Amino acid sequence: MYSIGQVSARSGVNIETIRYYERKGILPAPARTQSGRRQYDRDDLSRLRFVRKCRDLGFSMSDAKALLGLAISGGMNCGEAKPIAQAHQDAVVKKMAELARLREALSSLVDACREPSSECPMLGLIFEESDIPA
Amino acid sequence: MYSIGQVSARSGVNIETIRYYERKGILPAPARTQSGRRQYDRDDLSRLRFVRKCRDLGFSMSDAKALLGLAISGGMNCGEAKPIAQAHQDAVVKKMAELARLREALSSLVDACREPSSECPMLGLIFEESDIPA
DNA sequence: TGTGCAACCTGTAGCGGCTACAGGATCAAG
DNA sequence: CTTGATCCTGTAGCCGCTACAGGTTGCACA
Repeated sequence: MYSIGQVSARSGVNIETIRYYERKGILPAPARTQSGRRQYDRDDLSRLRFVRKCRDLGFSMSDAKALLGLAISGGMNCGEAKPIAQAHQDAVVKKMAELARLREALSSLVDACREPSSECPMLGLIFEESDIPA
Repeated sequence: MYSIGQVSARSGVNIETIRYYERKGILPAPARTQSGRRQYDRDDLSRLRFVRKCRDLGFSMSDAKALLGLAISGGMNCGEAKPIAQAHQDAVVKKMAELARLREALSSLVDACREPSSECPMLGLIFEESDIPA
């Protein structure tokens, strides 16, 4: 049996965040002591760690919730879990492409002001005229 | 002179977002008609486009505000603008590395359940025991 | 047995960067 | 003169936390 401070230390998840997960229904509410303090068992701790790992992998909270549900509900069914992971994987790849594009744009801007100039060419580039057809 | 709807169309920025920028002090408050409607001139429009471009480049609102300030305040000084852009560039590169790491982790998880299994190996991997030393 | 402090509790508000209303005023076309 | 588009303000919601305020408990030590 662990206090919230202990599961926090053992999972690496902030105390406030643990309570937040509980409020949001990501984690089931644990038992309570007579005085109302949360009491976690090994399973509670495992579930918290699972959610933490999902978040570290970049899954959304609702994905984490879904995956935890699948993991708990005996089946551990790839059929349901895999598409969630693949969709997330796709999103990550898309995001990377977006960032790569951005990095290129930024480096051409930064390169523009290689030599000192009275009018910063970088700012000029961002500021330049370009109408969206009215 | 443009109405907020017109600058929205010409800049590609949502009307609500334009008002939001004004509230947040990113953009100066434009003139008003007698009845209280916002009236934008060419400069207002240019500033809005500038902010939009900054956002498209992934700059934070406070960076956008700072860059706009530099662009407006005559100087167009690289000395101040460049470090902001470079810091952002660095952040983008870091983020990309993070995503690359994530993509690897995800693909090894997804690959784990290549062939059907009663216990989804992917979920198992996320669920595995691992104590943070108490 | 007292006391002091750490750890816990609930509830609320803030972050960034919007977006989406509600409920009203105003403008322009037919 | 009416209708409907556009505008106005103000407030609340989204995500995923984080940070309080203000109150109760638990536990160690004198």
